[in-house]
Amino acid sequence: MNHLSTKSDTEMIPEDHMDTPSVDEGRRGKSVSKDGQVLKKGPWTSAEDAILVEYVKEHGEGNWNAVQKNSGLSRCGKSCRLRWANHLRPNLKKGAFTPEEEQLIIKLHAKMGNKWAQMATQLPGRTDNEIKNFWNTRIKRLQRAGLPLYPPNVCFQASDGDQQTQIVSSVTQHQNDILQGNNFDFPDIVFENLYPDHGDLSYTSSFPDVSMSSMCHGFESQDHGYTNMMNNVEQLRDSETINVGYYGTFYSGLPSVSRFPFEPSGKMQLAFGLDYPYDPDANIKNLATFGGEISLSHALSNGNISASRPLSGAGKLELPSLQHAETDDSSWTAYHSTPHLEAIDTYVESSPTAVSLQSECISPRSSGLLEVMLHEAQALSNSKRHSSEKSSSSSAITHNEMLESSGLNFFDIGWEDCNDPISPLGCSAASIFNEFMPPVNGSSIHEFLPSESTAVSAGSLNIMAVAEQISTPNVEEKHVLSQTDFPEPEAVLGSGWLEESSQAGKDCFVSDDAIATLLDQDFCKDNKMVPAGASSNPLQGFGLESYPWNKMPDVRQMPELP
DNA sequence: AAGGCCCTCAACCGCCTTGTG
DNA sequence: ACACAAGGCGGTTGAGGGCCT
Repeated sequence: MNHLSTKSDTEMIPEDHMDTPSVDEGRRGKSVSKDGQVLKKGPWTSAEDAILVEYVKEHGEGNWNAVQKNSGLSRCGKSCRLRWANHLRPNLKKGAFTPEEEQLIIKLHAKMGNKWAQMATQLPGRTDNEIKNFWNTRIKRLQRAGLPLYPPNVCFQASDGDQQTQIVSSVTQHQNDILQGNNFDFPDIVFENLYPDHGDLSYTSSFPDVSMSSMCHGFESQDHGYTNMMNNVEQLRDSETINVGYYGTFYSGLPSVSRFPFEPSGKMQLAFGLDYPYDPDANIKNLATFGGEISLSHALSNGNISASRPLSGAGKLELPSLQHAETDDSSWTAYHSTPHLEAIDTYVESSPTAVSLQSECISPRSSGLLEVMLHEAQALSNSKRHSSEKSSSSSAITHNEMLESSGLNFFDIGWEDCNDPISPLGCSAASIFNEFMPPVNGSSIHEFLPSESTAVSAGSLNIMAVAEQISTPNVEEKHVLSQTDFPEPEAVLGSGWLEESSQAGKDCFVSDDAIATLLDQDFCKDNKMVPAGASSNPLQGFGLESYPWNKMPDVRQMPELP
């Protein structure tokens, strides 16, 4: 059958599509099937649609290659399947997404990342392609506007999908409570990453001794989007419009992530990447030392760092659930509020040894909530340390140990045993880490991670939102000093973050309790399954040795520790 | 009015997974 | 165990239209 024979066909098909190959033969021209039949590409005509519909009615879905053989449709099987799935199948919704759908997509993306097909199953009548296009469009739009991709009240947690970090939802008072509660365990990382708004960065010692400039350099060399970010940082520096140093505050509650010109997730990632607290081992002072074919993880790919390409060039970036699209100059400059550059400088210049987790080092004066929280947590940690029955297997005080002894371990999942970024959070952490790591041949992150001592709990990255509602901007402050019971949050966004972003949060998003609960529950539940057994190789502990960073299995699918 | 830019969407491509012989 | 085919999935591309200058 000649589907081009009808009037409608000739009207609809550009001449070059009909008779002559388009400039892009591959994409809009024709191809030849195995049996020598010329297969048409490009837009479908109504006649083709009719043929396909008729065929499916008669034979049902599946066996798409047979369509071309049996119906005379000059389309390859894949094309037929796609056409059917995206446009012809019954019950497809057409038109713009409803606000409800949009919110659901946002939430699903926070949980799943770029799992478009999975997301589509939650949106009856919608296709993965639609959702994907919607999301990509949204990313661009929000980025351009300097708005966060995810609601500020969204929290992050390790993803349930491959290495992606999840932003789950909500936040708030509950979060504040979490931060203050003594029943929960903070990922040590939380405090290690704290970055004061101003001045004293006494606790920045836990930061990797990687300077921003180094990072910048590394990325520049990779022609990485990060360069832009740094350029903008410079601009920001000049503009003096910066309020807070968020770099390195991710775990600490992300006080001001919202100030970043990108979505919170991106901010988070940025924060993660920049301050990823690894490196208790001062050996890693140069990003160049990190090697590996690191694929940006889902979690990080969106950061300011371009999500479009892997650092190594060998990996594939997956837009993280936390992801946000690559940041461009405009996004940075457009954003009215930016990270405190002084803080950045401090971070960059701070000596790795200068920082300790000791609460004494924390300077509550420096900046507000984060500091307060940090200080408090440290104190908590110290007090608990003495009573802790757990003993560290390492003589050196590691982050994990800190975590362990402090009782701040959120999930009590034995992250200490997984002293690498590959815990549920680890995945994210790794991702983040990767994000800023220069590509080095085929090594996985664990190859260059400081070993035992770097046990910064990957779990720390498992930041999970459990908050139920959006609080008022001041709620955090009101509650930050109070202690509330909190049911094992996986991670908590700092109240500071909440505070900083509260306004934005009010403007753009209201968390969904159901989603938050869902995410919270399943993630926490799953992560808690991880026994606290010791493992010399964290990766092994999770059975991740063989997982490329960009192919990390869902946390829940990770082999449990023995 | 014309050109450029941006956005949206449909479609293709390549890779991966799964099923089958 | 292996090879192959089919299908699924995510990323990317290009066309077309609208908006802006």
